[in-house]
Amino acid sequence: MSSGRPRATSRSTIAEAATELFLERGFAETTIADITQRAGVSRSSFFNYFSSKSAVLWAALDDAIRSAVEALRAGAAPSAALRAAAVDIQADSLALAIIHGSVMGLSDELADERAIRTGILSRAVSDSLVSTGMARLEADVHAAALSAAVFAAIWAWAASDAPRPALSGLVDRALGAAGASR
Amino acid sequence: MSSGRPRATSRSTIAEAATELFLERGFAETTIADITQRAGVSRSSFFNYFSSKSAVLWAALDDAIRSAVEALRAGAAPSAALRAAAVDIQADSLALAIIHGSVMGLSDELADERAIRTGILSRAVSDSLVSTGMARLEADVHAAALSAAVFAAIWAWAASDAPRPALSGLVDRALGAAGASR
DNA sequence: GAGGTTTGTGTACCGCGTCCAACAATACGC
DNA sequence: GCGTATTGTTGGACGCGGTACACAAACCTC
Repeated sequence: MSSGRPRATSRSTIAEAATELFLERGFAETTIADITQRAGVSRSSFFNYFSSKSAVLWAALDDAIRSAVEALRAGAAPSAALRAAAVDIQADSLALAIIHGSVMGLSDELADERAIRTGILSRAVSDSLVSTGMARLEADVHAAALSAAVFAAIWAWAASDAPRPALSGLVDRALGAAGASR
Repeated sequence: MSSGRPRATSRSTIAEAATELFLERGFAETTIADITQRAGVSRSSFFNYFSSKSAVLWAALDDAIRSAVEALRAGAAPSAALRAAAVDIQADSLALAIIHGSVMGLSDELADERAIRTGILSRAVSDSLVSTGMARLEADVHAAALSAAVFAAIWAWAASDAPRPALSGLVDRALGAAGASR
């Protein structure tokens, strides 16, 4: 219960400084030292709040993925868990990164990180399907389709023009396209 | 025609030294300096042959992916291009890495790199599908299923016991599972 | 105040990957 | 045979990401 030293800085302070710099000069051209300097904290403190530079952009989505993976392990239905994960994203800095991906010089980086997250989600879904008796080979394929649907919907949403369509509608469409293979 | 100093070392020399060390002490615990030392070349030379440490393991697969992407850009049918890519893998060091993944301490690393390659392939397939008139959202989903099928087949093949089933059969099965969503 | 707990910071370190300026070994024109 | 262009090899320096750790600062409870 004993609370030690109070936090002198917040996670969001660092995140905002980082996002500013990413937009100003690009992701690769921004060093962690730059970020902490602008945020007014030491470089060490950065790693108290984020595990890596790219984690700044992906923090919110990674949280959503983590809880989706836990739900799947707990026996939740894949489509429901994925739907829930998608709506947790919406208005955070990732959307900004996707939209301004070219500005940040992130095109390749972004695609790789997206693929990694798709893979994480996909493995959990595949495990879930295998636990219901499906063979690993088929489970991997279906899981990939379902997981990719989530990201396809998010990307389509972020890429669409100003009055954005509802993300949930896109997720349904994408899961529908994947579900045709169920 | 081609003048200049002849190569004093070969790509495969470095690759073999690297693979040995990965198996002996694990991927993360092997430095590039270790590899080049065992191979008897300078650290600089490593980068004349491989762009990164992980590239050693993925060289063969990356070649296959590259040619598949080119074929897709040239208008090849996705399923044909993917089938061709899969058979190019079979007996190279990647299979070794998959099989001995736990020995190399690669489980996480391997999953991430697999996901990245799936993503690369998937984007090319998606572009191909879009060029035939499919909407990006659905194209992304179907492309993910098709691309994941290739890797699911390769992994199933590498994971199966000594008298391995034909990879082509597994690829057909996996593409079939994905194709149900076409 | 003393002792424990949590956060912040400075510093040192390692490894990857880049860059570049030398140097070595060959083929070619003459 | 002799320069010369070309290509391969090497060493060194550097920047950056990420880890480890010791220590200081701020708060709590007793």
